[in-house]
Amino acid sequence: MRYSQLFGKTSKTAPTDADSVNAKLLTQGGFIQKEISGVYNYLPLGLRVLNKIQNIVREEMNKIEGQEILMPAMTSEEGWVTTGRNAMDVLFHLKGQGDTNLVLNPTHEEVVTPLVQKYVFSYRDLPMAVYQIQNKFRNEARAKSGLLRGREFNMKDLYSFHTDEADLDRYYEIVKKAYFEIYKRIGLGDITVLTFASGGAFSPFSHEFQTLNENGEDTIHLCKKCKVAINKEIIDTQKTCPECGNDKLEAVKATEVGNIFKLRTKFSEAFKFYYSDQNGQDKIVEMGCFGFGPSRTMGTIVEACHDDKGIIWPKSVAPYQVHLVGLDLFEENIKTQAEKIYQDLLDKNIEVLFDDRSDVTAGAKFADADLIGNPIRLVISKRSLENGGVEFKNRNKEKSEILPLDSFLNKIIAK
RNA sequence: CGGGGAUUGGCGCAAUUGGCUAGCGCGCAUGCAUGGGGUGCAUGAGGUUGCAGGUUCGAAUCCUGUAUUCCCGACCA
Repeated sequence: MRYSQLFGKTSKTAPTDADSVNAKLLTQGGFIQKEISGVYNYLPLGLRVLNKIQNIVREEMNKIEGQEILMPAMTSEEGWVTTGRNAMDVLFHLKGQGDTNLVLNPTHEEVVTPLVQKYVFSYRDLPMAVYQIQNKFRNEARAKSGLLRGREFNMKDLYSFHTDEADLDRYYEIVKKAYFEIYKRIGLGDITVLTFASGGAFSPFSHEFQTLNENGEDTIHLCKKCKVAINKEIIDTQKTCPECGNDKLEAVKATEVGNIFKLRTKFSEAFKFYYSDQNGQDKIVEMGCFGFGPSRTMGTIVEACHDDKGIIWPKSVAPYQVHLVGLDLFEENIKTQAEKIYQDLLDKNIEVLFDDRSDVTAGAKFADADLIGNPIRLVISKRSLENGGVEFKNRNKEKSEILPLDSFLNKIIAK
């Protein structure tokens, strides 16, 4: 992509109303633009990051036999009346044709349970799991902190269905592992911990995945040895590490980036979702629910990975792998060399953002590169050519090195 | 939902106690110079000061209402 053609601009100043680090940097970098409180437009750079996170999640869900579907964001209120959750205060209500009562779904148990019920009748159909990646709507009393708590936000929600509790327990552990793999792959593995939580109002058990960062809105109590924590809801009843019994837990700030539940029979009972067992007897279906927020995770990555100059994207979710800065482009021979490098990178399928602006000074281009935060910066200029090639620098390192023109591609692929 | 702040060109801000044609920086356009950490100079475009009422000879400024937005708290499947 040529920077000169990119939709979205960087800015020296952040809007007054963007106060959290992620809102500031993502807005200044041209990744997102606020539409209304808690609701954001994703510009090309931002959408690329979101897509990458979603695709990693998608791959891991597919590996554990999750089948991707897409349910409507807008449905009848009916299912919510059935479960009694239509009174939930974050639920958006709206009217359809003929004065029908509709809702914008904040989660999809009320939709997925009746849906799966239409196809699953027998123990032969179980276990099974479906998931979707879709925008949710919650009328939060107070949207805040950029992408960390929105009123419309992106979510992956996986729902699993089982013949009995033992099978639910089995699958729950599989999903837990998949989640750790996701956090590892998106670059948050070292700072994301399993956190024991209450099940909230609708489920007796749950675990959260909390990413440690100073600006996190949650306080969790961490066992440093096990890298496991308990959240503030249950700290009064559970004062020690659930895994090693350690009673010296440390209170730390974190952001919740995933939440997994054993729903058990809460929803299958509400919708009378039974299956026939081997003996032809009706049995209640056991359910699990596994949430992951790609948009919130995107904000969390920024909170955890930045410096005073801008964002430092982990390689796996960066909008582009290489930020190619062309300097002295008003000189024809340098422009030609820069264009060739750009083309070489494209030919090798290396994602590259090429700052091809000829009327912008070096400092401005470096500042933009640091703000946007792609992992590798390449500089081609009169100076770099005199030094024998292109200058290579990692976003998170101070030192740069010169790579010869005839071999720089191999080195970049190797890095 | 309770408490507090904010709202002035696209963005960030200013405008003595109410007083001339509402200024400045960034950005944008044009030109000249510059050319490795947001470069300099010049010229120019762009605003009925969130909205609706009210007070006044006169309102960005005071009053009432309302909208939006941010922060603290409560809430958070």
